[in-house]
Amino acid sequence: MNLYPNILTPPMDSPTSSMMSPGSDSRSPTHLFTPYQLPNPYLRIREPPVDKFRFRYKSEMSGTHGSLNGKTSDRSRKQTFPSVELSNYNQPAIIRCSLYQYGREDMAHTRQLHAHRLVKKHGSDEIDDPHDVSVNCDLGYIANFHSMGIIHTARKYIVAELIRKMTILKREEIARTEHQFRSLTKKEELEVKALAEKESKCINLNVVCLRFDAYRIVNNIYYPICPPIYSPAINNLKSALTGDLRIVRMDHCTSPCRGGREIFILVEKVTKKNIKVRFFELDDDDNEVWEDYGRFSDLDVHHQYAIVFKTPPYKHSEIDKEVRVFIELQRPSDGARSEPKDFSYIPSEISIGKKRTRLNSGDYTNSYFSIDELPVTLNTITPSCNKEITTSVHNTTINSEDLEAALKQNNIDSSEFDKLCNSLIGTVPMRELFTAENLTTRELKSLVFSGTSIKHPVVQEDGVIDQVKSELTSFMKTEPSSDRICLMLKALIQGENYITLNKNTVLHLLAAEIHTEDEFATYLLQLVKKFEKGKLLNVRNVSGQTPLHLAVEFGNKTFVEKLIEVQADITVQDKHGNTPLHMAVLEGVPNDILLTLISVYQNLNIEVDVYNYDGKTPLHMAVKSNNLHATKLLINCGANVNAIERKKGYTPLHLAVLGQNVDILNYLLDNTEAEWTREDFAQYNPFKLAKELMDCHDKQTFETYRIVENHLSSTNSRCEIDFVKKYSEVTDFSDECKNSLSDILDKNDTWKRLGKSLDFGHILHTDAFAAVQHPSKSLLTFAIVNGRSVKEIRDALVSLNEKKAVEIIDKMVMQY
DNA sequence: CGCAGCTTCCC
DNA sequence: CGGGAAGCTGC
Repeated sequence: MNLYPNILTPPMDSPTSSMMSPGSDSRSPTHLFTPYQLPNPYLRIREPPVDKFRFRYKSEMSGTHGSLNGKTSDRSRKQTFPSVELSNYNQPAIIRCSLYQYGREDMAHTRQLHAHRLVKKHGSDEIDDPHDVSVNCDLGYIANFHSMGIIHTARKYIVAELIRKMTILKREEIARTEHQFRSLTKKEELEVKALAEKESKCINLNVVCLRFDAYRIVNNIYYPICPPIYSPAINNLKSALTGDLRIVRMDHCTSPCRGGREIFILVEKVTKKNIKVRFFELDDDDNEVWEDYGRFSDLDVHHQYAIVFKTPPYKHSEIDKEVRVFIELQRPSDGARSEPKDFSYIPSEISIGKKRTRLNSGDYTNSYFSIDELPVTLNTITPSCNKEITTSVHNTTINSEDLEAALKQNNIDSSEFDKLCNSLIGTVPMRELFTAENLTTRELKSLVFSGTSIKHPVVQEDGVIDQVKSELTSFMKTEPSSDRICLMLKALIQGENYITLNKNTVLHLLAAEIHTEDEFATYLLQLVKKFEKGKLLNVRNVSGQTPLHLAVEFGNKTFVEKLIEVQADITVQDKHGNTPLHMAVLEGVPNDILLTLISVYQNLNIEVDVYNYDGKTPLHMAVKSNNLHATKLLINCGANVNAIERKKGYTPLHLAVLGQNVDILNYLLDNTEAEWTREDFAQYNPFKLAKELMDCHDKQTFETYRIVENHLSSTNSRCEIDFVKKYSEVTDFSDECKNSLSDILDKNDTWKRLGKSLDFGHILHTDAFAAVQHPSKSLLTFAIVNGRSVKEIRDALVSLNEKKAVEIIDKMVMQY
């Protein structure tokens, strides 16, 4: 069997694999120096550098500015650094890290020096690249490059910097070929200078990469052991050419499917000639099935921070339901993209018109009624009783006996329905029903919605309800067949003469009434349910609202219940994408209406997190309207407490902070899984938002901030407790941990300082420690045996400021 | 001059 | 430290 299955070639996923073709690099006379018959040595990146980093100018380098971390570095727990490993080699060597220009992967061997400086902090001084790290059998063949920063060389110094770097390399090259050290000749200097000047013209100052070399040193001369390898690109975080693309905010998150909607988006720094707004759609398997671009010109990009564009048309010019797509920024120069945001295409028209057209031209109109002539057309239903009905049609004040008779006569076979009719007739005198004061809908509306700004269609004809009532009553007296009832219902609900200007049907009008017409409403709804299978219950008005929307909006609890009882569709979205549930959480709507709706959601197991066209779920709206009760109900019903609102990426917590809704804020923080770490599109978490909004003179904002902060600190202290608890469970170091610690503590007699700190000063001089190869390992074992806890040893290292060692121990404990 | 990009400065 | 912005420079 092959003992080195993966060693001859580095893993294929390694970004450096293209460098490894054997013998491809004539500059590395590997064969001359290979001491044993080992497979070819090679370098491998264990941890690439982060791909985005802020390059600092020299003038910015005073004080500490974070170092170039490894890609998997985590701010809070584990900091990592760029790291490489030399394999198939067993002699002392050095691994070098220097700064190079980034270029195409397949052209890596042609990459040139970069004019920026890779500086490493060592105490107070900065050391320029190249950085050499010694490796050997004892130390292992891994080199970590920490505390490095990238200094952005100012334009005017670029040539000088290149010359400086090139000269160093040239001298090493001379030593290698001539086996002696000497300065450059005048001619060589000129060559270097010419090269530097040529290079300086085409360097991309906002992208660099790290190059790693492995050398063996003979008589101070560096001989490459293997071909160099390069890290992936490191982009300058501060540049508009390479910086993060981000959509921070948008004023709309939907567009009609025909496109052309003007949208303003705020973005992180972009350059006008180098930015696109891309829309795309993914299918269920994440395959892209459509894309198009927002339409705008240079003039529409405002100061690098805002773009005004028109949406492209969706691939279909007509859609019958919302289509979810994504919107993102795209930078042509390097293909970079922003994080995509949710966006929706919505049908261009409310489909009510379509339905009615079909009905009007369809079966019943031609064969039975002519819509134009209604209500007169009723006459044609039963030619035999034309006269009778006609008279009652024009007389809207039917007496209760008429209705009573109609109700009695209708031959509905469902016993339940009969029961309903009987109870209706039995419990409420019909006389009362009809002689009751004729409250107008307008009066009722003002009664219920005094002071609220909810917009709703104004009913144009108060008489419609009465009219329908009388039509229906008379009609039912004729003992019509089921078919005919069905047609009659269609006519009364969708016929043009019974629809107001805003396309409200009689059901909409009933929804807007309160406490009047209860019995008639029940009767009508049951008829529709029974004979029409409920289809007419969900007819939409000009705003796309169903009767249920209106009943909810008007706080008409009984009608909501009636509609639900006859199984009206509660998922219909109006033209703003609002479901009745969205309306139910608004201020002024009685809580029990919401409760009624929610119980339906629960029974039918329907998703409550529906987004309206404003990009909000009912929960967002509940929080926004400071409705604690609704917030609780929705969350209990399974609403996602961390759902993101689509225009600015706010979670319910953000919204609570923003509205200073203290009760909701407390509730979300204390009783739900709402996460304060969630960031909005502008990368503000709710805490940061609260801090930003805080004004010491404003009690409200201050209180809001205090709540979030208190919650945070109590969570943190809880973390601290967890931390201590975790430590109490770990009684010894793992071998792996000991090895890592020994790499650090064996050096510079650090282990001695640790020993002293642990009160073992008296025995530090004995051979027990000093004579062994890894004194710190012995010390650690000794310390544990002598009753020191892992935590005590860790804390001792904290006081010695051995951050790396502390980190290693923390990591071990956390993984325990 | 005005805009963008570059550099420095500041908290 | 990261973010913001002022001031400078070249087009």
